[in-house]
Amino acid sequence: MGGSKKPVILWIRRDLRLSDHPALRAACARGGPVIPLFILDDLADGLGAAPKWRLGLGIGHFAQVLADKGSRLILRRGKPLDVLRALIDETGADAVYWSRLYDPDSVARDTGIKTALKEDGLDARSFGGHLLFEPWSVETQAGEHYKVYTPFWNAVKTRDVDQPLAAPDAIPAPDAWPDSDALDDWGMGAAMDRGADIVRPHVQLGEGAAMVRLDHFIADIAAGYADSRNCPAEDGTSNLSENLALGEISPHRCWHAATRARHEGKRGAEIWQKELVWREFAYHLMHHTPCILTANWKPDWDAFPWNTDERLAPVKAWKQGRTGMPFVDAAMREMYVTGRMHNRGRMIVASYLTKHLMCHWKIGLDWFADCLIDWDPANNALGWQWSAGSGPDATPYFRVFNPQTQLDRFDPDRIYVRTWIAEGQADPPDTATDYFRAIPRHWPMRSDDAYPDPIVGPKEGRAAALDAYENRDF
DNA sequence: TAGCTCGTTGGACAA
DNA sequence: TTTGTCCAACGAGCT
Repeated sequence: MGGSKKPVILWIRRDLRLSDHPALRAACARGGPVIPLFILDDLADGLGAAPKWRLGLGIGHFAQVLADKGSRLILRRGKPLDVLRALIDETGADAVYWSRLYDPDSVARDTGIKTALKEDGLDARSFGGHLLFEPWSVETQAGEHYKVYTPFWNAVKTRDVDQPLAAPDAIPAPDAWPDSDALDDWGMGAAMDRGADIVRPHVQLGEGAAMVRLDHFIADIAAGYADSRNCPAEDGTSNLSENLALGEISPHRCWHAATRARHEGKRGAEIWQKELVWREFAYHLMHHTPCILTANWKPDWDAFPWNTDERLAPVKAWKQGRTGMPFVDAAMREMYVTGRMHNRGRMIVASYLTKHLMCHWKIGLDWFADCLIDWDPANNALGWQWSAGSGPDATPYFRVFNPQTQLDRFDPDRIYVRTWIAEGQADPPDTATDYFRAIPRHWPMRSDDAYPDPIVGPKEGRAAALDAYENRDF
């Protein structure tokens, strides 16, 4: 081959893994030194509190993984193009490789950088890896993008998915490493305040942990996933969302593990593949209609009289997990203590905020973006718009989750509720009391308070929401 | 092409 | 207690 001996900069963003990493493979294949680089730019700096903190943990861990391989993760802060050009000057690199992102801000940034670097005469290249299918590679027979999930699923389910690539045997190092910032100086966890110590034990950090979890899920959980995934008190989901969000595991690896499980007769594995494809669908929509992040995907909904005032008492109660609806409050507290929330909880709290409380889905979207360590721009936006009814699907307006009925159905023994709500329990578990250690001091709650009465009852809320939907003038 | 079918995750009520 | 039916109607996507 006789590849170039000049260094290549591997610009790391949301791809904190060594295996199944096409950009890394290509960088190593050049034959010259590889300089992994993470840049703290405005986009990373502007993340919500929990995702930014989790990103910091992921970077720190990945830096250690690289160090164990005889490589390093160089940390720099600033405008990415300036940082890259400076590093190119310092190292003599003649190439910059990275894994593609798909949110509009990242796309705008990356296309500008690619153009500029190419004008500089560099080999600037982006690679896949974050998704199973590039968003532009899936289209209807009419050449349009998909707007409904099931046809999207039918269009991709039998496609060949690339087998995951092995991690490189070695990552060629330069003779001398360029300077790096110290991660601690970046203060990635500054906004987490006192919650970080509570959330930390719940974090599943890094590629190794994600692989172990995937194996466990496939071996012991996938077969019963069709039912187990609905019960928030059970360990019945893949639990890989935070790792997928940061690229600590690749969707390809997940897909093929599930395919093998299907061949072993594990029925639930296909249902999980459908969930992976929901993630794909969310990215597909974000690519083709980036407005999904900020505006009603169905513009008709612009006329709907959402409450938009975050200072309203019901919004505070929702955020603080004291609406008086146990399922809603348990889920919100789970998010505050673990940085994640069971999917059924997400549907219920979203339905409750947007329908019972008639609050704009953006309030919920922003709060999730601040609290979730598995935050993902595409999934978060699609989930909220789907729940609110403004999004791309056929959710009828009368589909309002009743948090009481849902509780009876999916947490009949109240295990989930008791796990997260301390009030009223003589001897509450640590999970429930941890909540009161994690929340800001000014929140008006104590674990020995009485559990609050419902701020809006399940029936009244449903009736009010349906009334507003029926009387909507659009 | 015009028609046909279907739509992740639900609730209420009647039988 | 469980099961079936209705709750709008539109538009996406296929045939």
